[in-house]
Amino acid sequence: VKTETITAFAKRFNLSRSTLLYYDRIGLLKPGGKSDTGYRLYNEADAERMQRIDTFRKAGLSLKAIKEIMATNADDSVEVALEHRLACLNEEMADLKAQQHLVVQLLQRRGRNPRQHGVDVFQWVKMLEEAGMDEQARRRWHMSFERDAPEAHDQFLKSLGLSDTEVAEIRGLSSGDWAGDEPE
Amino acid sequence: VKTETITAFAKRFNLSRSTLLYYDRIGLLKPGGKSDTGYRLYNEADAERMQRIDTFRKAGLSLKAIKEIMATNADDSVEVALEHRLACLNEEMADLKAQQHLVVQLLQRRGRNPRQHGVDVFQWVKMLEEAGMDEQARRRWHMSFERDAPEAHDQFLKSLGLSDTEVAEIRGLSSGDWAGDEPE
DNA sequence: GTCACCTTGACGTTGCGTAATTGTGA
DNA sequence: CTCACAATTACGCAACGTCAAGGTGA
Repeated sequence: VKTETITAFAKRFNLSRSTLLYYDRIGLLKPGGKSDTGYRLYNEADAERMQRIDTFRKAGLSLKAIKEIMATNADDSVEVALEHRLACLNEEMADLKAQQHLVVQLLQRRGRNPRQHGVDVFQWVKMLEEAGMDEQARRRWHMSFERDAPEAHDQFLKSLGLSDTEVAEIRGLSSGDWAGDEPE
Repeated sequence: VKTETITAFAKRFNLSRSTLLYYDRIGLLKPGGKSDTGYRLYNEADAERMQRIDTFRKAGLSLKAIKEIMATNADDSVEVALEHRLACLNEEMADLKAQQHLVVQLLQRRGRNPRQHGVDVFQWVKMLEEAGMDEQARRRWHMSFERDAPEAHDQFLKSLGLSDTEVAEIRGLSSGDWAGDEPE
């Protein structure tokens, strides 16, 4: 049987070692076995259990609640469907959280550069890229910004010093590249 | 000037008294004034500050981070636009969280009724209603369930004992009322 | 023997909730 | 006088992070 030590297992699920130690302590996820020297060894069954735990965690359930669910559950098709649905919701939430994170980053940077009152488009794009946003992500950002809060979007773009026509383009009232690529 | 005591103020923002006490202690939101007997008195300026705090909190920021942002921020139009955007994102998140909550409730109830293996539509609808879901909400639920995970949706509905035609109707491949109202 | 890994504690952190004890005001 | 409010102080909680003091193995 294939087994992993705690740190390797943690990395697979993007968790920290101490998190797994904690889960072991509270009895949420005990490793399948231990080496003769006391090292925790996690197997594939543990991985599956961990996967489900992860889903529930992302849904905001407490560890205690998760423990209870996992204890009483014989997984028939209803559970499977619901858990699938839950996983989808979690993905959508992750998307939104990423956007939130971005907005917050922008606000924080503004706070830390109080003297820089007039920022231009290029600086903003640079900041967005540093924050891990590529062009496609920027397009999506503008689309949902426009959908949710068109006038705030307009105000925001104008505050960057863009002309009315440029603003209109970005807001989707026209088409074509913007953001400094092929300014033609 | 209009002022409120702590509990009244807390209710307006759906917070607990102790939360406000805590915010005062850490210097995040000090009341505008105090009565001669030491009662905290909150005014409209406090309310506006609280509103912003709430927005940032819903975005998942730590109280410390919020404090820093609010300290350095002179609010020009960029901040206003970004904060507006943030508020929108928070609303969307709240929607998704409500859905998550629902799914979780359903899973938990299943866990607590392990003997009830075959549940029918009526029981489900009853459970959904107990969870605070009206018919309109149920429609929305099915629409997004179908959009995100059509085959899980199908599986789920069939597991409730619905016929293929009924399933098709609910999934939007047809139209009309379902869920037991006016069964013809 | 070195070094990166593992072990079990114990204590620190955040954002409050709760309980105890006491003062205020209609 | 009573009763719902206010105050402060203090301890408790989840879900970890972190640090200490030591074993393990390539």
